[in-house]
Amino acid sequence: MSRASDHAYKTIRTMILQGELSPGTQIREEQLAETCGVSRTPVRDALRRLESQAFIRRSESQRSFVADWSIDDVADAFELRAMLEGRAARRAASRVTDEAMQRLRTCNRRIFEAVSANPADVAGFLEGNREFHAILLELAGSRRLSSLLNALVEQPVVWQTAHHYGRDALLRSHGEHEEILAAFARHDGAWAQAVMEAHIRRAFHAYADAHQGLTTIDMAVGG
Amino acid sequence: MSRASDHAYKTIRTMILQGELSPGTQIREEQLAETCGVSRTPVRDALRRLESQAFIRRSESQRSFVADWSIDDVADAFELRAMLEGRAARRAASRVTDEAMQRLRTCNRRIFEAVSANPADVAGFLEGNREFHAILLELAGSRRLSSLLNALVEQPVVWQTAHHYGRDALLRSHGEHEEILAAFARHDGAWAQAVMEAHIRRAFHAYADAHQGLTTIDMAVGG
DNA sequence: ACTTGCATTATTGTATACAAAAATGCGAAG
DNA sequence: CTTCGCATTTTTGTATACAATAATGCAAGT
Repeated sequence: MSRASDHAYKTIRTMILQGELSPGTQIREEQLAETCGVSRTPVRDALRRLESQAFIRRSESQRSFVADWSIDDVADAFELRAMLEGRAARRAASRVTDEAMQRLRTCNRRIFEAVSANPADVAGFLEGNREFHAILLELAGSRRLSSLLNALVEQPVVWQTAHHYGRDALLRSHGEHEEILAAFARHDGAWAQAVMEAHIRRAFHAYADAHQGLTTIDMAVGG
Repeated sequence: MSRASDHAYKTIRTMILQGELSPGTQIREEQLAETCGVSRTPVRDALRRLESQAFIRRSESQRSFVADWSIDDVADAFELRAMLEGRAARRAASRVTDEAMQRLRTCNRRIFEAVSANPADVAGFLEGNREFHAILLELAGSRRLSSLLNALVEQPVVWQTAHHYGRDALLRSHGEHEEILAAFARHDGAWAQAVMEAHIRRAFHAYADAHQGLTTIDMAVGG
Protein backbone atom coordinates (compact mmCIF):
# COMPACT_ATOMS: atom_id res chain seq x y z
CA MET A 1 0.00 0.00 0.00
CA SER A 2 0.94 3.63 0.18
CA ARG A 3 4.03 4.85 1.87
CA ALA A 4 2.86 6.46 5.11
CA SER A 5 0.04 4.03 5.68
CA ASP A 6 2.27 1.05 5.10
CA HIS A 7 4.96 2.44 7.34
CA ALA A 8 2.44 2.97 10.14
CA TYR A 9 1.13 -0.55 9.67
CA LYS A 10 4.54 -2.14 9.89
CA THR A 11 5.66 0.01 12.78
CA ILE A 12 2.60 -0.69 14.92
CA ARG A 13 2.61 -4.35 14.00
CA THR A 14 6.24 -4.69 15.00
CA MET A 15 5.61 -2.90 18.27
CA ILE A 16 2.88 -5.39 19.07
CA LEU A 17 4.88 -8.42 17.96
CA GLN A 18 7.86 -7.39 20.04
CA GLY A 19 5.80 -6.58 23.06
CA GLU A 20 6.48 -2.84 23.09
CA LEU A 21 2.71 -2.53 23.13
CA SER A 22 1.45 -5.09 25.56
CA PRO A 23 -1.93 -6.81 25.31
CA GLY A 24 -4.76 -4.78 26.71
CA THR A 25 -3.02 -1.45 26.24
CA GLN A 26 -5.25 1.26 24.92
CA ILE A 27 -4.15 2.74 21.65
CA ARG A 28 -4.46 6.41 20.82
CA GLU A 29 -4.32 7.37 17.20
CA GLU A 30 -2.59 10.67 17.78
CA GLN A 31 0.16 9.13 19.87
CA LEU A 32 0.85 6.48 17.23
CA ALA A 33 0.85 9.18 14.59
CA GLU A 34 3.68 10.90 16.43
CA THR A 35 5.56 7.66 16.93
CA CYS A 36 5.31 6.81 13.25
CA GLY A 37 5.98 10.35 12.11
CA VAL A 38 2.81 10.52 10.04
CA SER A 39 -0.62 12.02 10.51
CA ARG A 40 -3.64 10.32 11.98
CA THR A 41 -5.12 9.49 8.57
CA PRO A 42 -2.68 6.73 7.61
CA VAL A 43 -2.60 5.54 11.21
CA ARG A 44 -6.33 5.00 11.06
CA ASP A 45 -5.87 3.00 7.87
CA ALA A 46 -3.25 0.89 9.57
CA LEU A 47 -5.46 0.31 12.60
CA ARG A 48 -8.23 -0.91 10.33
CA ARG A 49 -5.95 -3.47 8.80
CA LEU A 50 -4.58 -4.54 12.15
CA GLU A 51 -8.07 -4.87 13.49
CA SER A 52 -9.08 -7.14 10.62
CA GLN A 53 -6.12 -9.35 11.50
CA ALA A 54 -7.05 -9.33 15.19
CA PHE A 55 -3.92 -7.55 16.31
CA ILE A 56 -6.25 -4.96 17.70
CA ARG A 57 -9.74 -5.05 19.05
CA ARG A 58 -12.13 -2.17 19.37
CA SER A 59 -14.39 -1.45 22.28
CA GLU A 60 -18.06 -0.78 21.77
CA SER A 61 -17.26 2.91 21.71
CA GLN A 62 -14.58 2.54 19.07
CA ARG A 63 -11.57 2.78 21.33
CA SER A 64 -8.69 0.58 20.20
CA PHE A 65 -6.76 -1.85 22.36
CA VAL A 66 -3.96 -4.28 21.72
CA ALA A 67 -5.64 -7.66 21.52
CA ASP A 68 -5.01 -10.08 24.31
CA TRP A 69 -5.27 -13.61 23.06
CA SER A 70 -6.56 -16.19 25.45
CA ILE A 71 -5.17 -19.66 24.97
CA ASP A 72 -8.56 -20.61 23.54
CA ASP A 73 -8.22 -17.91 20.93
CA VAL A 74 -4.85 -19.31 20.01
CA ALA A 75 -6.22 -22.83 19.69
CA ASP A 76 -9.04 -21.43 17.63
CA ALA A 77 -6.71 -19.66 15.25
CA PHE A 78 -4.50 -22.70 14.80
CA GLU A 79 -7.46 -24.95 14.26
CA LEU A 80 -8.89 -22.72 11.57
CA ARG A 81 -5.53 -22.40 9.99
CA ALA A 82 -5.09 -26.18 9.97
CA MET A 83 -8.43 -26.55 8.23
CA LEU A 84 -7.88 -23.83 5.66
CA GLU A 85 -4.28 -24.61 4.93
CA GLY A 86 -5.13 -28.30 4.71
CA ARG A 87 -7.64 -27.44 2.05
CA ALA A 88 -5.11 -25.26 0.27
CA ALA A 89 -2.67 -28.17 0.25
CA ARG A 90 -5.27 -30.49 -1.19
CA ARG A 91 -6.07 -28.08 -4.00
CA ALA A 92 -2.42 -27.38 -4.62
CA ALA A 93 -1.63 -31.09 -4.97
CA SER A 94 -3.88 -31.37 -7.98
CA ARG A 95 -2.58 -28.24 -9.66
CA VAL A 96 1.11 -28.33 -8.95
CA THR A 97 3.46 -27.99 -11.94
CA ASP A 98 7.04 -29.14 -12.42
CA GLU A 99 8.19 -25.57 -12.25
CA ALA A 100 6.37 -25.03 -8.96
CA MET A 101 7.86 -28.23 -7.57
CA GLN A 102 11.28 -26.82 -8.32
CA ARG A 103 10.51 -23.61 -6.50
CA LEU A 104 9.13 -25.48 -3.49
CA ARG A 105 12.18 -27.75 -3.37
CA THR A 106 14.52 -24.79 -3.55
CA CYS A 107 12.59 -23.09 -0.81
CA ASN A 108 12.67 -26.07 1.49
CA ARG A 109 16.39 -26.51 0.84
CA ARG A 110 16.89 -22.95 2.06
CA ILE A 111 14.89 -23.83 5.16
CA PHE A 112 17.15 -26.81 5.76
CA GLU A 113 20.22 -24.63 5.48
CA ALA A 114 18.80 -22.11 7.93
CA VAL A 115 18.03 -24.87 10.41
CA SER A 116 21.48 -26.42 9.97
CA ALA A 117 23.32 -23.20 10.65
CA ASN A 118 25.04 -22.80 13.97
CA PRO A 119 23.26 -21.35 15.77
CA ALA A 120 20.03 -22.08 13.94
CA ASP A 121 18.94 -19.15 11.76
CA VAL A 122 15.41 -18.70 13.04
CA ALA A 123 14.74 -15.60 10.95
CA GLY A 124 15.86 -17.48 7.85
CA PHE A 125 13.64 -20.39 8.82
CA LEU A 126 10.66 -18.09 9.23
CA GLU A 127 11.26 -16.40 5.90
CA GLY A 128 11.62 -19.72 4.10
CA ASN A 129 8.56 -21.06 5.84
CA ARG A 130 6.56 -18.01 4.86
CA GLU A 131 7.59 -18.41 1.24
CA PHE A 132 6.79 -22.11 1.20
CA HIS A 133 3.27 -21.48 2.39
CA ALA A 134 2.90 -18.55 0.01
CA ILE A 135 3.80 -20.69 -3.01
CA LEU A 136 1.40 -23.36 -1.83
CA LEU A 137 -1.36 -20.80 -1.50
CA GLU A 138 -0.66 -19.51 -4.97
CA LEU A 139 -0.93 -23.05 -6.30
CA ALA A 140 -4.25 -23.53 -4.51
CA GLY A 141 -5.59 -20.87 -6.83
CA SER A 142 -8.25 -19.48 -4.56
CA ARG A 143 -8.01 -15.77 -3.91
CA ARG A 144 -10.56 -16.08 -1.18
CA LEU A 145 -8.70 -18.82 0.62
CA SER A 146 -5.57 -16.75 0.31
CA SER A 147 -7.10 -13.71 1.87
CA LEU A 148 -8.64 -15.67 4.72
CA LEU A 149 -5.37 -17.39 5.46
CA ASN A 150 -3.32 -14.24 5.26
CA ALA A 151 -5.44 -12.87 8.06
CA LEU A 152 -4.49 -15.87 10.16
CA VAL A 153 -0.89 -16.60 9.34
CA GLU A 154 0.75 -13.39 10.39
CA GLN A 155 -0.56 -13.52 13.90
CA PRO A 156 1.63 -12.62 16.86
CA VAL A 157 1.17 -16.10 18.16
CA VAL A 158 2.26 -17.82 14.98
CA TRP A 159 5.18 -15.53 14.62
CA GLN A 160 6.41 -16.08 18.12
CA THR A 161 6.00 -19.83 18.03
CA ALA A 162 9.09 -20.53 15.99
CA HIS A 163 11.24 -18.82 18.56
CA HIS A 164 10.27 -21.53 21.02
CA TYR A 165 11.31 -24.28 18.65
CA GLY A 166 14.43 -26.26 19.27
CA ARG A 167 16.53 -27.43 16.37
CA ASP A 168 14.75 -30.79 16.41
CA ALA A 169 11.34 -29.15 15.99
CA LEU A 170 12.68 -27.00 13.16
CA LEU A 171 14.04 -30.08 11.48
CA ARG A 172 10.75 -31.90 11.87
CA SER A 173 9.06 -28.94 10.24
CA HIS A 174 11.42 -29.26 7.29
CA GLY A 175 10.69 -32.97 7.14
CA GLU A 176 6.96 -32.36 7.01
CA HIS A 177 7.46 -29.98 4.12
CA GLU A 178 9.35 -32.75 2.36
CA GLU A 179 6.42 -35.08 2.89
CA ILE A 180 4.05 -32.50 1.48
CA LEU A 181 6.30 -32.34 -1.57
CA ALA A 182 6.12 -36.12 -1.87
CA ALA A 183 2.34 -35.93 -1.80
CA PHE A 184 2.44 -33.21 -4.44
CA ALA A 185 4.69 -35.33 -6.66
CA ARG A 186 2.03 -38.07 -6.54
CA HIS A 187 -0.79 -35.51 -6.90
CA ASP A 188 -2.31 -37.06 -3.80
CA GLY A 189 -4.45 -34.27 -2.39
CA ALA A 190 -5.74 -36.20 0.58
CA TRP A 191 -2.19 -37.04 1.65
CA ALA A 192 -1.08 -33.44 1.29
CA GLN A 193 -4.06 -32.27 3.28
CA ALA A 194 -3.45 -34.75 6.07
CA VAL A 195 0.22 -33.90 6.38
CA MET A 196 -0.51 -30.20 6.34
CA GLU A 197 -3.10 -30.49 9.06
CA ALA A 198 -0.72 -32.48 11.18
CA HIS A 199 1.99 -29.91 10.45
CA ILE A 200 -0.10 -27.01 11.73
CA ARG A 201 -1.46 -28.93 14.67
CA ARG A 202 1.99 -29.90 15.80
CA ALA A 203 2.96 -26.25 15.61
CA PHE A 204 0.07 -25.46 17.90
CA HIS A 205 1.18 -27.98 20.49
CA ALA A 206 4.72 -26.66 20.33
CA TYR A 207 3.26 -23.30 21.22
CA ALA A 208 1.01 -24.72 23.91
CA ASP A 209 3.90 -26.60 25.50
CA ALA A 210 6.01 -23.49 25.58
CA HIS A 211 3.18 -21.67 27.31
CA GLN A 212 2.03 -24.45 29.59
CA GLY A 213 1.05 -23.60 33.12
CA LEU A 214 -1.40 -20.97 32.02
CA THR A 215 -4.11 -23.54 31.56
CA THR A 216 -4.59 -27.03 30.24
CA ILE A 217 -5.50 -27.06 26.62
CA ASP A 218 -6.97 -29.59 24.37
CA MET A 219 -7.37 -28.78 20.77
CA ALA A 220 -10.67 -30.12 19.56
CA VAL A 221 -10.44 -33.04 17.20
CA GLY A 222 -10.94 -31.47 13.82
CA GLY A 223 -11.63 -32.65 10.33
CA MET B 1 -19.85 1.91 12.95
CA SER B 2 -20.10 5.65 12.77
CA ARG B 3 -22.93 7.44 11.09
CA ALA B 4 -21.46 8.76 7.85
CA SER B 5 -19.15 5.84 7.28
CA ASP B 6 -21.90 3.34 7.87
CA HIS B 7 -24.28 5.18 5.62
CA ALA B 8 -21.71 5.23 2.83
CA TYR B 9 -21.08 1.53 3.31
CA LYS B 10 -24.72 0.59 3.10
CA THR B 11 -25.42 2.89 0.18
CA ILE B 12 -22.55 1.63 -1.92
CA ARG B 13 -23.23 -1.96 -1.00
CA THR B 14 -26.86 -1.62 -2.00
CA MET B 15 -25.90 -0.01 -5.27
CA ILE B 16 -23.68 -2.97 -6.05
CA LEU B 17 -26.22 -5.57 -4.92
CA GLN B 18 -28.95 -4.02 -7.00
CA GLY B 19 -26.77 -3.63 -10.05
CA GLU B 20 -26.73 0.17 -10.11
CA LEU B 21 -22.99 -0.20 -10.14
CA SER B 22 -22.21 -2.98 -12.55
CA PRO B 23 -19.22 -5.29 -12.26
CA GLY B 24 -16.06 -3.84 -13.70
CA THR B 25 -17.17 -0.24 -13.24
CA GLN B 26 -14.47 2.04 -11.95
CA ILE B 27 -15.29 3.71 -8.69
CA ARG B 28 -14.30 7.27 -7.88
CA GLU B 29 -14.25 8.26 -4.25
CA GLU B 30 -15.32 11.81 -4.87
CA GLN B 31 -18.31 10.81 -6.95
CA LEU B 32 -19.49 8.34 -4.32
CA ALA B 33 -19.00 11.00 -1.69
CA GLU B 34 -21.44 13.22 -3.55
CA THR B 35 -23.90 10.37 -4.04
CA CYS B 36 -23.82 9.51 -0.35
CA GLY B 37 -23.82 13.11 0.79
CA VAL B 38 -20.68 12.71 2.86
CA SER B 39 -17.02 13.54 2.38
CA ARG B 40 -14.36 11.30 0.94
CA THR B 41 -13.08 10.24 4.34
CA PRO B 42 -15.99 7.97 5.34
CA VAL B 43 -16.28 6.80 1.73
CA ARG B 44 -12.72 5.59 1.90
CA ASP B 45 -13.54 3.73 5.09
CA ALA B 46 -16.52 2.13 3.42
CA LEU B 47 -14.47 1.13 0.38
CA ARG B 48 -11.94 -0.57 2.64
CA ARG B 49 -14.65 -2.65 4.20
CA LEU B 50 -16.21 -3.46 0.86
CA GLU B 51 -12.84 -4.44 -0.48
CA SER B 52 -12.25 -6.84 2.42
CA GLN B 53 -15.56 -8.47 1.56
CA ALA B 54 -14.66 -8.64 -2.11
CA PHE B 55 -17.41 -6.33 -3.26
CA ILE B 56 -14.62 -4.23 -4.68
CA ARG B 57 -11.21 -4.97 -6.05
CA ARG B 58 -8.34 -2.57 -6.40
CA SER B 59 -5.98 -2.26 -9.31
CA GLU B 60 -2.25 -2.28 -8.83
CA SER B 61 -2.36 1.48 -8.77
CA GLN B 62 -5.07 1.60 -6.14
CA ARG B 63 -7.98 2.40 -8.38
CA SER B 64 -11.20 0.75 -7.23
CA PHE B 65 -13.56 -1.29 -9.39
CA VAL B 66 -16.76 -3.17 -8.71
CA ALA B 67 -15.71 -6.80 -8.47
CA ASP B 68 -16.79 -9.10 -11.21
CA TRP B 69 -17.17 -12.60 -9.89
CA SER B 70 -16.38 -15.42 -12.24
CA ILE B 71 -18.39 -18.54 -11.71
CA ASP B 72 -15.26 -20.11 -10.26
CA ASP B 73 -15.06 -17.36 -7.68
CA VAL B 74 -18.66 -18.09 -6.74
CA ALA B 75 -17.98 -21.79 -6.38
CA ASP B 76 -14.92 -20.94 -4.34
CA ALA B 77 -16.88 -18.74 -1.97
CA PHE B 78 -19.63 -21.29 -1.48
CA GLU B 79 -17.15 -24.06 -0.91
CA LEU B 80 -15.32 -22.12 1.76
CA ARG B 81 -18.57 -21.14 3.32
CA ALA B 82 -19.71 -24.76 3.40
CA MET B 83 -16.51 -25.75 5.14
CA LEU B 84 -16.52 -22.94 7.68
CA GLU B 85 -20.20 -22.99 8.42
CA GLY B 86 -20.09 -26.77 8.68
CA ARG B 87 -17.46 -26.39 11.33
CA ALA B 88 -19.51 -23.74 13.09
CA ALA B 89 -22.48 -26.12 13.14
CA ARG B 90 -20.37 -28.88 14.62
CA ARG B 91 -19.11 -26.65 17.40
CA ALA B 92 -22.56 -25.24 18.01
CA ALA B 93 -24.05 -28.72 18.41
CA SER B 94 -21.87 -29.40 21.43
CA ARG B 95 -22.53 -26.05 23.06
CA VAL B 96 -26.17 -25.42 22.36
CA THR B 97 -28.39 -24.62 25.34
CA ASP B 98 -32.11 -25.05 25.83
CA GLU B 99 -32.55 -21.31 25.63
CA ALA B 100 -30.67 -21.17 22.33
CA MET B 101 -32.76 -24.04 20.99
CA GLN B 102 -35.85 -21.98 21.72
CA ARG B 103 -34.46 -19.02 19.86
CA LEU B 104 -33.50 -21.15 16.88
CA ARG B 105 -36.92 -22.77 16.78
CA THR B 106 -38.65 -19.42 16.93
CA CYS B 107 -36.42 -18.15 14.18
CA ASN B 108 -37.10 -21.09 11.91
CA ARG B 109 -40.81 -20.79 12.56
CA ARG B 110 -40.62 -17.22 11.29
CA ILE B 111 -38.84 -18.51 8.21
CA PHE B 112 -41.65 -20.98 7.65
CA GLU B 113 -44.22 -18.22 7.93
CA ALA B 114 -42.34 -16.07 5.42
CA VAL B 115 -42.15 -18.96 2.98
CA SER B 116 -45.81 -19.80 3.43
CA ALA B 117 -47.00 -16.29 2.73
CA ASN B 118 -48.60 -15.58 -0.60
CA PRO B 119 -46.58 -14.53 -2.42
CA ALA B 120 -43.55 -15.86 -0.58
CA ASP B 121 -41.91 -13.18 1.55
CA VAL B 122 -38.36 -13.45 0.26
CA ALA B 123 -37.09 -10.51 2.31
CA GLY B 124 -38.55 -12.10 5.44
CA PHE B 125 -36.95 -15.39 4.52
CA LEU B 126 -33.58 -13.74 4.06
CA GLU B 127 -33.83 -11.92 7.36
CA GLY B 128 -34.82 -15.08 9.22
CA ASN B 129 -32.09 -17.01 7.49
CA ARG B 130 -29.55 -14.42 8.44
CA GLU B 131 -30.61 -14.55 12.06
CA PHE B 132 -30.56 -18.34 12.14
CA HIS B 133 -27.00 -18.43 10.93
CA ALA B 134 -26.05 -15.60 13.28
CA ILE B 135 -27.33 -17.49 16.33
CA LEU B 136 -25.52 -20.57 15.17
CA LEU B 137 -22.31 -18.62 14.80
CA GLU B 138 -22.73 -17.16 18.24
CA LEU B 139 -23.16 -20.68 19.62
CA ALA B 140 -20.02 -21.82 17.84
CA GLY B 141 -18.17 -19.45 20.12
CA SER B 142 -15.29 -18.65 17.83
CA ARG B 143 -14.81 -14.96 17.15
CA ARG B 144 -12.39 -15.81 14.41
CA LEU B 145 -14.74 -18.16 12.65
CA SER B 146 -17.41 -15.49 12.93
CA SER B 147 -15.31 -12.82 11.33
CA LEU B 148 -14.18 -15.10 8.51
CA LEU B 149 -17.73 -16.15 7.79
CA ASN B 150 -19.14 -12.67 7.94
CA ALA B 151 -16.79 -11.76 5.14
CA LEU B 152 -18.31 -14.55 3.06
CA VAL B 153 -21.98 -14.57 3.90
CA GLU B 154 -22.99 -11.11 2.80
CA GLN B 155 -21.78 -11.54 -0.71
CA PRO B 156 -23.76 -10.24 -3.67
CA VAL B 157 -23.95 -13.78 -4.92
CA VAL B 158 -25.34 -15.21 -1.72
CA TRP B 159 -27.79 -12.41 -1.38
CA GLN B 160 -29.08 -12.74 -4.92
CA THR B 161 -29.39 -16.49 -4.75
CA ALA B 162 -32.56 -16.52 -2.67
CA HIS B 163 -34.33 -14.46 -5.28
CA HIS B 164 -33.91 -17.33 -7.70
CA TYR B 165 -35.44 -19.79 -5.28
CA GLY B 166 -38.91 -21.12 -5.88
CA ARG B 167 -41.17 -21.82 -2.95
CA ASP B 168 -40.10 -25.45 -2.97
CA ALA B 169 -36.44 -24.51 -2.56
CA LEU B 170 -37.32 -22.11 0.24
CA LEU B 171 -39.27 -24.86 1.96
CA ARG B 172 -36.38 -27.27 1.60
CA SER B 173 -34.16 -24.69 3.19
CA HIS B 174 -36.51 -24.50 6.13
CA GLY B 175 -36.51 -28.28 6.35
CA GLU B 176 -32.74 -28.41 6.46
CA HIS B 177 -32.77 -25.97 9.31
CA GLU B 178 -35.15 -28.29 11.11
CA GLU B 179 -32.74 -31.14 10.59
CA ILE B 180 -29.90 -29.07 11.99
CA LEU B 181 -32.06 -28.42 15.03
CA ALA B 182 -32.63 -32.17 15.38
CA ALA B 183 -28.88 -32.72 15.31
CA PHE B 184 -28.45 -30.00 17.90
CA ALA B 185 -31.05 -31.61 20.15
CA ARG B 186 -28.97 -34.81 20.07
CA HIS B 187 -25.72 -32.86 20.39
CA ASP B 188 -24.53 -34.72 17.32
CA GLY B 189 -21.89 -32.42 15.87
CA ALA B 190 -21.03 -34.61 12.92
CA TRP B 191 -24.67 -34.76 11.85
CA ALA B 192 -25.06 -31.00 12.19
CA GLN B 193 -21.91 -30.44 10.17
CA ALA B 194 -23.00 -32.80 7.41
CA VAL B 195 -26.44 -31.25 7.08
CA MET B 196 -25.00 -27.75 7.09
CA GLU B 197 -22.51 -28.59 4.36
CA ALA B 198 -25.25 -30.09 2.27
CA HIS B 199 -27.40 -27.03 2.97
CA ILE B 200 -24.79 -24.62 1.66
CA ARG B 201 -23.84 -26.81 -1.26
CA ARG B 202 -27.42 -27.08 -2.36
CA ALA B 203 -27.66 -23.33 -2.23
CA PHE B 204 -24.68 -23.14 -4.54
CA HIS B 205 -26.25 -25.42 -7.08
CA ALA B 206 -29.46 -23.44 -6.93
CA TYR B 207 -27.38 -20.44 -7.88
CA ALA B 208 -25.47 -22.31 -10.55
CA ASP B 209 -28.67 -23.62 -12.11
CA ALA B 210 -30.12 -20.15 -12.24
CA HIS B 211 -26.98 -18.94 -13.99
CA GLN B 212 -26.39 -21.93 -16.22
CA GLY B 213 -25.23 -21.35 -19.74
CA LEU B 214 -22.28 -19.27 -18.69
CA THR B 215 -20.14 -22.33 -18.16
CA THR B 216 -20.36 -25.80 -16.77
CA ILE B 217 -19.49 -25.93 -13.14
CA ASP B 218 -18.59 -28.67 -10.82
CA MET B 219 -18.03 -27.85 -7.26
CA ALA B 220 -15.06 -29.80 -6.03
CA VAL B 221 -15.83 -32.61 -3.66
CA GLY B 222 -15.02 -31.17 -0.30
CA GLY B 223 -14.58 -32.41 3.20
C1' DA C 1 1.78 6.46 -39.46
C1' DC C 2 3.95 5.29 -35.19
C1' DT C 3 6.39 5.98 -31.17
C1' DT C 4 8.34 8.86 -27.45
C1' DG C 5 8.37 12.45 -24.17
C1' DC C 6 6.19 15.92 -21.74
C1' DA C 7 2.39 18.65 -20.11
C1' DT C 8 -2.16 18.19 -18.50
C1' DT C 9 -5.77 16.04 -16.05
C1' DA C 10 -7.86 12.77 -13.04
C1' DT C 11 -7.56 10.16 -8.86
C1' DT C 12 -5.85 8.71 -4.73
C1' DG C 13 -2.91 9.68 -0.41
C1' DT C 14 -1.88 12.69 3.56
C1' DA C 15 -2.23 16.48 6.75
C1' DT C 16 -4.88 19.34 9.53
C1' DA C 17 -8.81 21.72 11.49
C1' DC C 18 -13.01 21.15 13.39
C1' DA C 19 -17.27 18.38 15.07
C1' DA C 20 -19.17 14.71 17.72
C1' DA C 21 -19.01 11.42 21.07
C1' DA C 22 -17.33 9.20 25.02
C1' DA C 23 -14.69 9.04 29.31
C1' DT C 24 -13.30 11.37 33.34
C1' DG C 25 -13.29 13.97 37.42
C1' DC C 26 -15.47 16.90 40.57
C1' DG C 27 -19.00 18.56 43.40
C1' DA C 28 -23.47 18.44 45.41
C1' DA C 29 -27.35 15.86 47.15
C1' DG C 30 -29.03 11.99 49.55
C1' DC D 1 -19.88 7.29 51.99
C1' DT D 2 -22.18 6.70 47.86
C1' DT D 3 -24.34 8.15 43.78
C1' DC D 4 -25.91 11.10 40.43
C1' DG D 5 -25.38 14.91 37.20
C1' DC D 6 -22.76 18.10 34.81
C1' DA D 7 -18.62 20.44 33.09
C1' DT D 8 -14.19 19.27 31.36
C1' DT D 9 -11.06 16.63 28.88
C1' DT D 10 -9.84 13.06 25.93
C1' DT D 11 -10.50 10.49 21.83
C1' DT D 12 -12.47 9.40 17.65
C1' DG D 13 -15.19 10.86 13.32
C1' DT D 14 -15.65 14.01 9.36
C1' DA D 15 -14.64 17.63 6.14
C1' DT D 16 -11.49 19.92 3.38
C1' DA D 17 -7.21 21.53 1.42
C1' DC D 18 -3.14 20.18 -0.48
C1' DA D 19 0.52 16.70 -2.14
C1' DA D 20 1.79 12.77 -4.76
C1' DT D 21 1.03 9.60 -8.22
C1' DA D 22 -0.98 7.46 -12.05
C1' DA D 23 -3.53 8.01 -16.50
C1' DT D 24 -4.31 10.66 -20.62
C1' DG D 25 -3.72 13.22 -24.65
C1' DC D 26 -1.06 15.91 -27.65
C1' DA D 27 2.86 17.27 -30.17
C1' DA D 28 7.25 16.55 -32.16
C1' DG D 29 10.52 13.63 -34.16
C1' DT D 30 11.54 9.59 -36.75
